[in-house]
Amino acid sequence: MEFIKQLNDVQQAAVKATEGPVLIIAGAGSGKTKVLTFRVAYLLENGVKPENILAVTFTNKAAQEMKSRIASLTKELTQPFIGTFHGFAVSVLKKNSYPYPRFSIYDASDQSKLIKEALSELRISGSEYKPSLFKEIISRAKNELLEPSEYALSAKTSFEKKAAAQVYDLYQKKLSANQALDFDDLLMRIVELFRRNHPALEKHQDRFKYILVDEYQDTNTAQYELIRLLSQKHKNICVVGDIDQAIYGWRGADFRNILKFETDYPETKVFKLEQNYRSTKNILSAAQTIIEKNVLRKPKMLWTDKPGGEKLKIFVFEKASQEAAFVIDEVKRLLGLGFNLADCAVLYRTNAQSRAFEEACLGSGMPYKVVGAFRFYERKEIKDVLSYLKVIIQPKDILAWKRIINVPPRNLPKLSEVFWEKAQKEGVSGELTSVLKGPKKEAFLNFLRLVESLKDKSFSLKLSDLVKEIADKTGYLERLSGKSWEEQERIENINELISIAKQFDDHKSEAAEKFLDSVALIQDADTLSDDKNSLNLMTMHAVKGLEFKAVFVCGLEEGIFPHSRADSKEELEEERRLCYVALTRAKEKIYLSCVRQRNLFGSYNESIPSRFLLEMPAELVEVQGEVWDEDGISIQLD
DNA sequence: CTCTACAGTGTTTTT
DNA sequence: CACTGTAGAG
Ligand SMILES: Nc1ncnc2c1ncn2[C@@H]1O[C@H](COP(=O)(O)OP(=O)(O)OP(=O)(O)O)[C@@H](O)[C@H]1O
Repeated sequence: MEFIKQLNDVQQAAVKATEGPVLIIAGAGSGKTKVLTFRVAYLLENGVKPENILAVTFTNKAAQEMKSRIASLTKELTQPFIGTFHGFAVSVLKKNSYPYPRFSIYDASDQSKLIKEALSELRISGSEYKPSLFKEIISRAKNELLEPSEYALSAKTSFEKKAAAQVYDLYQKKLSANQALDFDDLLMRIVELFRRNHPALEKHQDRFKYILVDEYQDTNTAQYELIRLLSQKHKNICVVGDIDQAIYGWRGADFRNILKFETDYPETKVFKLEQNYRSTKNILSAAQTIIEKNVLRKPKMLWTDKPGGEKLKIFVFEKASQEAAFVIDEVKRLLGLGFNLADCAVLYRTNAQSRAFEEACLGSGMPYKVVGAFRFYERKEIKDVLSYLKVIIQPKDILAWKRIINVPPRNLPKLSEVFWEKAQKEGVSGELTSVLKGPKKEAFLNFLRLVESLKDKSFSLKLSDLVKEIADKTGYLERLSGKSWEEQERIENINELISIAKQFDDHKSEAAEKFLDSVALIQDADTLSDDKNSLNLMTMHAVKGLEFKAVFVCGLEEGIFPHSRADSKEELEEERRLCYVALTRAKEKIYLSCVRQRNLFGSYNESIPSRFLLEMPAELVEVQGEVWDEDGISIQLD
């Protein structure tokens, strides 16, 4: 138990307070995650069984890191359940065969398809009301644990809301017809399971006697309720968070959950960590200056005994390409000073901004990785191949059937609604030929035979071989055998998929299902490179929880950051918290940059510097170039 | 039936 | 500009 000496007094006390509810609130870089990790190790060393511990992290990546730290701290060989809310939900739901023994997990594009179907069936014009709008409304309702009927009760005020209630209802029916759950359902159903089935709840309460939750300020109602239910009996619940770092309000997270904690559990022990171990004094003061302008917060103490350090550097450029070129040059200079590429991070508000940096990297031979960009599993060829796997293990998934029935083309385009309705009701089988005409009958039977033969093989082949078989026997690879650079890349992607599938080869009959589930739960942050030799480019959201020696915060212009769509007071406060998060990632160096002309949509827009830039106290920053206002007049910071 | 070309449309952040 | 969806040619 020597390891605990690495912690300061308050941190140690927080680790040792293993029984009863514990709330750890603290600013950035004060060791919250570290305390949580040590707490798990401490529990294990004190004889708590691994299976009695549940630790919830914000990303899979953070879970991995926590697992490996714990492994190095304890002798215990089996790991507790450490994962995200969604990962936990999938594992519990599958074990309980709830709501179905097997279910597909639908991603954003699957959701859009179902919503579009619902819209056209309800004769709601998709051009007047955008599918994405309904997707957001439905997601919000689910995060609030509102079933369609409950949502309908509260949605009588406007035409839009009434329409949304109808769409939600139909969408949900479609999901269940496909025996599928969307992301939000994962949380909603696990709460439903525990509310309906007391023995199941009690079993899990007794199993997970010790519960720990990181980044608690960013939990939504469903997650909050899940934790409340699970911890009700033993009340050994430890949550850590920082309301100044709440940046997912737009997704239904509510930082009031952490403020409520003490009233929810009156016997709560509160620990406040006030020493920051990450950043220099200058960085910390700059971050404080920004966050102190928020009204919706509780002031917190945060200090460091690190040196003042360098001033933050502000750079002003004409165009984004120059901003990017500068950043890459500066990174190269840092390499000369002994920095690793992995010590640097380039942060921006919107994904679209990554482009300029990618081009600059490519142009100067700088290895880089865009965190969360073009997600591998969202590529067409990957989704196609995976859909074959889906219909094999979950034949009720009509959306998957629709995706592949004519991919590659086999004379079965745009089948009638009657066909799909019948398929939905009675399942996909030879019976369906009764609603097909002429040559399509034969084409369809051939297709069915193909899927059947793949299904037969799924029992004997290893998963990776099955995936390979799919790519071959369906003619998918053959079709791609072309010469274009693009097709070449697709072939490589499929091969990549085959090699990823290898990791599941030893799961035997469950391999395909496990594989599909894990694919569905992959997050942007998981693509963060471990590679010491590439520069990480990412959004300020994706950087949550990480730290780097040098951080470049780019695109500090009004309209970009804070974003133009954030206009309410609350949203602006969230932008400000995002800025606080970005700044507090840095250990030593911060570069802030903005450009005068931002190209949005292909045309140039004049921009003015972000308020966050202008608020920087003059004594903490060094300005290179002129900071101007909307009339082009240069202004002084104060 | 399939593919391509173009028009129209829309850009926050993501589990 | 980049993505989607549709109309017409092949
Ligand atoms: N007692 C300590 N002594 C030395 N270093 C510490 C101590 N506690 C934490 N640290 C270091 O401080 C840094 C920040 O820790 P950690 O990531 O756990 O903080 P956090 O509060 O979770 O941060 P954030 O909320 O900003 O993500 C890490 O590098 C960690 O190793």
